[in-house]
Amino acid sequence: MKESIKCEEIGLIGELIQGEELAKKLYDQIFSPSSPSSSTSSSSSSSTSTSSHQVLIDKLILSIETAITMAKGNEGKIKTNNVNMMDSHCSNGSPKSEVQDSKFKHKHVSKKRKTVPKWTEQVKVYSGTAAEGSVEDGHSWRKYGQKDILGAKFPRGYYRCTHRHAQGCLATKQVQKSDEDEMICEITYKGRHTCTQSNKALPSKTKLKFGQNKSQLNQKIQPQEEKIQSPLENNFSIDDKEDIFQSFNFSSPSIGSENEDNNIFLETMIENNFMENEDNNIFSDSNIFCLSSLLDLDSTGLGPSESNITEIISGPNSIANSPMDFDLYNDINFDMDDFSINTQELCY
DNA sequence: CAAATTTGACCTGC
DNA sequence: GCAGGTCAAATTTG
Repeated sequence: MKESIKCEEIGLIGELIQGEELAKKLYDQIFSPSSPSSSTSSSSSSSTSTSSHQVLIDKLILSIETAITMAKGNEGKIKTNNVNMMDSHCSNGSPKSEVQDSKFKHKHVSKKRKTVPKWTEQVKVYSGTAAEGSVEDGHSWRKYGQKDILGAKFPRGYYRCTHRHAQGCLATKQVQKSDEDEMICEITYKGRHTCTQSNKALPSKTKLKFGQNKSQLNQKIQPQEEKIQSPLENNFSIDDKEDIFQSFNFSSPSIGSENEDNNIFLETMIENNFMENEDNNIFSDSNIFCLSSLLDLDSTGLGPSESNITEIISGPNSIANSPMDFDLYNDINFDMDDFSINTQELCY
């Protein structure tokens, strides 16, 4: 409970900071004669600066409104959390005290897991071993479950990072063979690896045996595989607002060529400060940045060029690969109802 | 024998 | 109530 309140506070503070920054910007634009926006073209400066002032003011108002909304939301949330805790404990009359308790704790935390980044890929395996689905993505995975999915020919396999316990790596993935084409596996990744496993070492292959008879497992596994780009709508799961967070496009070259450390840093930052804060709708659906480089599976920084695997993570609006100006997105964000954080901060 | 997989049961959200 | 996701004991594998 404390944590969620803390998250609310963080979001609120972020919102207020954003408001402050916007106010400063506005101040600069109005009162600073050397402002780049007004000094470049004298003929159009007046209308341009006026419109930019308008934008800034809009942002400022929105920011303040969001902060107010969040502050209001806090009151109810604290109460709600109390009730939830009570309900969860009291309604559970199971005698399995210890196991239940630990499970309960776990499940309670798992609510937050919904907020981890999630993206989907389709992997085509040419070798004819799609049966095993030996999908190599540079990480070792341990299968923890398999489930028949309604309407799907093949069961879905559930995998988590082998280093989950050792290093607390919470990355998971779900692998499911496509109904239409057995050669295609749809892989949904959730969370990013925080383990220190290196790609340089040969990754242990995930052997996916869903819906296959064992004789097929003796087939020679060839690593040849190709990630194919599916239509954007299909390739990118937009199940919840947090998904969109992947689509942040950090135009900064230094970030664009991120290494593992920075990725982890960002993810940690995201998870600690933003992602958990579900109710604030931070980074709402319409925020169309791209984090593709940060979510690159090749987290060692070797890059996709090292392999034949091309990471394809596309935002809903195809902006992922667009070199468009970051500020444009930033402006767009402020048109959104639930925007609550200054994304420019992330850019720096 | 340790690690990985299988699989039925359990939990949660819709 | 159902479907999807996870757990964990049993089993298999190296």
